[in-house]
Amino acid sequence: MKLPEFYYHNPDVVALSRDLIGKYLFTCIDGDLTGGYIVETEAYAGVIDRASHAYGGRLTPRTQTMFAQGGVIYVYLCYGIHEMLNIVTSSEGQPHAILIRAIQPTEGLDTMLARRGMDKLKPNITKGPGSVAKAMGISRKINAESLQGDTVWIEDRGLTFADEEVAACPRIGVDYAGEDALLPYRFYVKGNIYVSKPNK
DNA sequence: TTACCGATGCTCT
DNA sequence: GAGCATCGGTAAA
Repeated sequence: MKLPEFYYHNPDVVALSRDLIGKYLFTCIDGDLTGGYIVETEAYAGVIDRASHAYGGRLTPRTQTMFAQGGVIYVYLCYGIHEMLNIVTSSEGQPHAILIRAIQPTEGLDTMLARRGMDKLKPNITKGPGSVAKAMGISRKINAESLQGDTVWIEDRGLTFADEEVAACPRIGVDYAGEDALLPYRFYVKGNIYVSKPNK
């Protein structure tokens, strides 16, 4: 079943990032249903996190979605090419977000293959945040969309991973964040073939 | 297997 | 004008 609104109001974005591992993410874009379960996330902890777009309370046209009440998505363009999907959490004015870095696809494989321009299934179809967004049909057009609607949502289907199956380590590609780059805010399922980069 | 590098455009200074 | 929360191809080993 769809995660309830209050799930996203939790002020502990790091704990939520861990909890999202194993939850099912779905999109229904242009009538095509696609989905899978989350195997890799990263937490971005609001105004005190130098790796976050909202560090220091930076409120701009781009980041204002992060300041919304938890339960919507934040989509932005990175490196001019890749769109990234984040889950906004916590309360209004607290710019917490969780980057979805990888999923294990279970639904709508044909649609995902077509969107990715691939002819057969390979792990990199949804490995890495840019790949997830592309395979799921997510773009900036649905920035700030609610997770309670019928375009994009997350379900709990009872799949869980024990703590010893989930690794916590520093985030990827945030070297500019100084000491905050070392925080163990990245979570992933050990050994899962859809997880990007260091994986053991 | 690892390592490099180009693509490409928006955001903020 | 500089700097990105990246990906996939190519090259070398």
